[in-house]
Amino acid sequence: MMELTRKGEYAIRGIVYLAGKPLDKVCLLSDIAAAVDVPPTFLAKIFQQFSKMGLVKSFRGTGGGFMLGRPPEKITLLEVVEAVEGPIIPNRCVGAPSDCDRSARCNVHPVWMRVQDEVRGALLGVTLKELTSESDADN
Amino acid sequence: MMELTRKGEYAIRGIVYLAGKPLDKVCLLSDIAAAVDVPPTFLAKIFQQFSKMGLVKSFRGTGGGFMLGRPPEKITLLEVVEAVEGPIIPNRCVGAPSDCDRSARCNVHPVWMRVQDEVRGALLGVTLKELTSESDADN
DNA sequence: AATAAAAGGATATAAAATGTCTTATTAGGA
DNA sequence: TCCTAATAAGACATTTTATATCCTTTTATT
Repeated sequence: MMELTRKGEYAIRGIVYLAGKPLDKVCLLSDIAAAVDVPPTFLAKIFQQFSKMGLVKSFRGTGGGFMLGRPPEKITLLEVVEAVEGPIIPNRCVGAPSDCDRSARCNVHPVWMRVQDEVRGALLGVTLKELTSESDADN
Repeated sequence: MMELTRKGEYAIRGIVYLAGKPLDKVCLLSDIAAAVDVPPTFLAKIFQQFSKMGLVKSFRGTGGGFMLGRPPEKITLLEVVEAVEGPIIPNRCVGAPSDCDRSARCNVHPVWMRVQDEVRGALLGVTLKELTSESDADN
């Protein structure tokens, strides 16, 4: 239960790799994919989602590629995960109240709300900067 | 991401219903299923798992059915969820270290460990007693 | 013996995860 | 302007997981 999918795992690997590069460095998708050991076509989809969310900027054509949309200390792990996995919803009743007419009288509901808060909090507290290997060696 | 399955949802509904009954009351599966609005055949599988874990006791034949294996204040939501969903694993690297040879040098790993802890903690802190509607009205 | 219930196993269907492939679109350089 | 390099977008394929249902077996009661 509650497992990150491959997509989420790959997403983190890919963007953390990018976060380890100079901010203005444009990286080829194929290079990123090779470096973090992810199928390039799959990673392409993921980076397209990142691009839409503004987490990365993309450039087409010769000399194109991807760069981080914001400095790594301004991007949280929560954003990255939610960009590709959607919102953190431990149970249907959280998020779509209509799904669960029990919400009002259901004692379990607040527990899931709490779980959601805890998870979001844990991911919100981590930025890409802290996830690059440089940051804990040098910094 | 991180969503409880129907099985988990049904499991909670079913055992919370049982927890609302007198401890020695033997309930028919078909009655429980009807009361909590779950397909009886599906709930049967769930209660078989509960039975193996000792969360409920089962009795076959005429007058048979299910009763809670322990007093409701001695059963946590975590046990119930894990009985049917398996352990809480936010990412593969948590749980099976061999799956992720990165664990040692991966900065994300401790984040998932933390998430696991938070979620387990939130569910461990809730007992079936608190989840029955009686308990917050009378108690 | 007949009946009532859960236990266990096999099977069916639908949805989600995990990719791949093909065709656009956009930008740069010769 | 044409060719090439790169991402964008959409359709498709395969595998796994979720969500059940059905049938047979076992166990207990009357």
